[in-house]
Amino acid sequence: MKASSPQDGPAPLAPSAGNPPAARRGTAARTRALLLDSARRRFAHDGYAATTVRDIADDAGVNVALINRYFQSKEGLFEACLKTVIDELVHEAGEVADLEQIPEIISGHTAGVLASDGPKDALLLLLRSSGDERTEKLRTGLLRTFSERLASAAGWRPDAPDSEQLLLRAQLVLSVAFGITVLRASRSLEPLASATEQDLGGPLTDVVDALLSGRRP
Amino acid sequence: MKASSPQDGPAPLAPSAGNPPAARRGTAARTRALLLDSARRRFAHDGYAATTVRDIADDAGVNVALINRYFQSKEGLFEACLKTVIDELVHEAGEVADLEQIPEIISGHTAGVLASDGPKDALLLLLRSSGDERTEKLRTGLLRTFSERLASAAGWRPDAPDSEQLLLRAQLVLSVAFGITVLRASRSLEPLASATEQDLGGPLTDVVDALLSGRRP
Amino acid sequence: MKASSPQDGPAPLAPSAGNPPAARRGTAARTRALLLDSARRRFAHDGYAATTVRDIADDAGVNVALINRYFQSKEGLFEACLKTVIDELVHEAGEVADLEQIPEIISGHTAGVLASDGPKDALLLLLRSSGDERTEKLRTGLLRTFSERLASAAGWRPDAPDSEQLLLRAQLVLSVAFGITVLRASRSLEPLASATEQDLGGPLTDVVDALLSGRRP
Amino acid sequence: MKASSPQDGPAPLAPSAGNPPAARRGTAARTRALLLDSARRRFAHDGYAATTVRDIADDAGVNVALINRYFQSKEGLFEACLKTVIDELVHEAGEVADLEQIPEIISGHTAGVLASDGPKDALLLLLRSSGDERTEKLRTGLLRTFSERLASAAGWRPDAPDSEQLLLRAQLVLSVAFGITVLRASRSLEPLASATEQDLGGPLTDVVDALLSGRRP
DNA sequence: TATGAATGAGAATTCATTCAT
DNA sequence: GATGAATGAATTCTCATTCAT
Repeated sequence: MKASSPQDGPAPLAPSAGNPPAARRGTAARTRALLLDSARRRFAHDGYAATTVRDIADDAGVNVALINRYFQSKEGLFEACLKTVIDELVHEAGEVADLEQIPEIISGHTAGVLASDGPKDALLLLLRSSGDERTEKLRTGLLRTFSERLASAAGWRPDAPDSEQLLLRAQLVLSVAFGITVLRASRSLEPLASATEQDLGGPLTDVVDALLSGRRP
Repeated sequence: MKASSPQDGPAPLAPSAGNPPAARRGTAARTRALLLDSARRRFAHDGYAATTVRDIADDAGVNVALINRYFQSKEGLFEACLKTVIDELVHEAGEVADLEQIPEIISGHTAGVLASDGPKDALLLLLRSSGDERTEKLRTGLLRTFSERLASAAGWRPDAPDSEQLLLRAQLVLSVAFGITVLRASRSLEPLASATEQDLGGPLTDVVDALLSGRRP
Repeated sequence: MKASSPQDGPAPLAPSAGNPPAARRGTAARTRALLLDSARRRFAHDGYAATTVRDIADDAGVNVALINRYFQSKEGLFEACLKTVIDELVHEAGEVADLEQIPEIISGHTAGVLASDGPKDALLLLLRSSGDERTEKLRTGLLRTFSERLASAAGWRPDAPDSEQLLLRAQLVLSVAFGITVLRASRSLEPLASATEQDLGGPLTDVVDALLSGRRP
Repeated sequence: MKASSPQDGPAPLAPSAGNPPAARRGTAARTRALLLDSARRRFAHDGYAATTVRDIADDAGVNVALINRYFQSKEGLFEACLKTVIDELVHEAGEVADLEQIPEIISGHTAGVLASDGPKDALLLLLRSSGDERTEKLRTGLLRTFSERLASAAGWRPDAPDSEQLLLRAQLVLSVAFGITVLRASRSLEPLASATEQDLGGPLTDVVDALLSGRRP
């Protein structure tokens, strides 16, 4: 169905081929983490349906059955990935205090979509759906939180008269972030595909200003 | 996997089971079109891997085997959908002459992502991948064309000194369009989910101006 | 897990090894019947959990996937078997008018448990459980009907004073039938294992008399 | 497959997780017994194939691996259960000296099939098969012994002229016992399901008389 | 042209068993 | 003695595809 490519780039956690068979006691947490990591990559890049639990287990270098042991099901594993990502992003959202930080955050998240040095595919994973309702709610909850946070940084208050409009604008800022994410995910559209954080900084600042600063003509 | 509902809306000449051979004359094109239409919807909304050829055939009200007859394979059907969409968009891109048209085009395409009155899911389908290389190239080709067209409307010339920067900015405009598309696809993030073309007009104009007008501070 | 023995004895419906690949149109009913027949045998003899859908399909000489096509699931196939058996027995119960017929009916059903000439494993199948509630209810319903029918033949009326006692006695008659069935199922306890209907007739008449005739000392 | 409930009732000395090595002395026999007990219940009620070694271990409150340690395999554990049951029954059979004792013995064994106060599921377990030949032989051996014992109480001698007929009649007595057992196992057929030993006494005496007393018309 | 029937490959999941503490 | 961890084989089910009518 699809090329089951081996990890591209140095996988920080994956056991290198010639590893000792691994100790048997107290390794559960590590195995779990290994699986979570591989799953996150696969799900983000290939989508839920196109990803095979065997792909994930192979990437992680462990037996498939362990996915069910630690996460009950493929769906459970996906949910665990989503929660991880959401935790990261909620934490990050909490720190946003100021409009000026936003471009940086966006470029930080979008510039690394396909990088292998650590999980930078958070936004991409957020766009992947398993069709399950529970995960759908988790996702929507985060998006709501996140857009309100952005709007807040621009002075938004839930009960203000133009509340809706400002929130919509904040969601357009989010849109830019996700748009860049999906376009970069295909690796092939230059110059966007290999733009650095610096390259993106200027244009993103313009966009955020245009949408949220209130200094509109 | 999910309820495979028959077409809701009047199926224009869905071939009734006992069609006399005489009536079958010239129905091929129609059948092909029916399949193409259902496929486009399914692929766009559910993604390639999560869509079943049976879903598509049922939606179209025809026999599954006809998919292979007319399109060789699921992959072939997907490619056909993609080509249809690309043709539409290339045509549309050809008409863009002026920066001012852009917001309208974007809102037109994004406002109707989930509407049922005709195929407005062009952008969404463009983001769906089957993992096949051929379709990957088709997609990238279109994106390139499209972003160059946008850039041109802003005065871009391939050999100008700031050529790359302007193209990048055009691609960020594209990003907004795709970003809105994916966020709206989940139907649940208000107010974006139910924003009308009018609602989007203002903010989008701001963004396009900010990215492409050259009137930057 | 267990020897997947080919059908023992001439299988009335199974396609003999060298059959023509079978016509493709209008054969659904036959295939369904083939599966139902094999399933009934397997489920009755090996039990639900120990039977593999592959065993069944192989016995029937058809592809495994057809089980899901025609019966949705292994469970569905089991339920279909159970219903078949219940229909047969309910019909038969309807004909019981007289205490004297009972020994014959019992010996008829128990003498052939392992015979290959047609499905005589009805009682055995009735004892097999899949753990599903729906089938559990079907089974209990039949047992109730059947024991009331037997009791009726002995003059039972739901509202009589000794109603319960007579019903209990009727259920003990049923018990004999099922007891013989399970003991014969292991094929190895002589002389019971190869007793003929004639051999069983006398003793069964004694039992039925003792339990139901009212000519008790 | 089904809720694997921990022991209900006080687990006599279930080894607490952090048992000091010193306390482990001599616990082997106890652990073995715990497993044997849980296994017997599970196998009897759910059947061999439907029972999971994990179910058993959980019921017993010990680690699954111990099953293989003490009994080599699931099959081995089953055989051990069977042997236990056979020992009990052989012992009991030895005591039968008189026809009049038989009804009581049967009602004693069948009335308690599903009781939780000690292992009264002996007959039920005897009907469960693992498909293994060895256990099959154990089972048949016991049934033979048992039916000969019953017959003996009725004056049976191996070389008498009507030897076969009397043995057959004894096996029908056995059939009643097993029949009641299987019908009661499903708990749902009233009044049989909740009949007491007293309730069964009368009818069983009639049956045994009818089959074995020789006072036949 | 169209369709019902059949197929084989592959998917997720379960389970008995073994290994290393 | 006991346990947590890991494994590989098997099982049910799904799905794209092909055949024969």
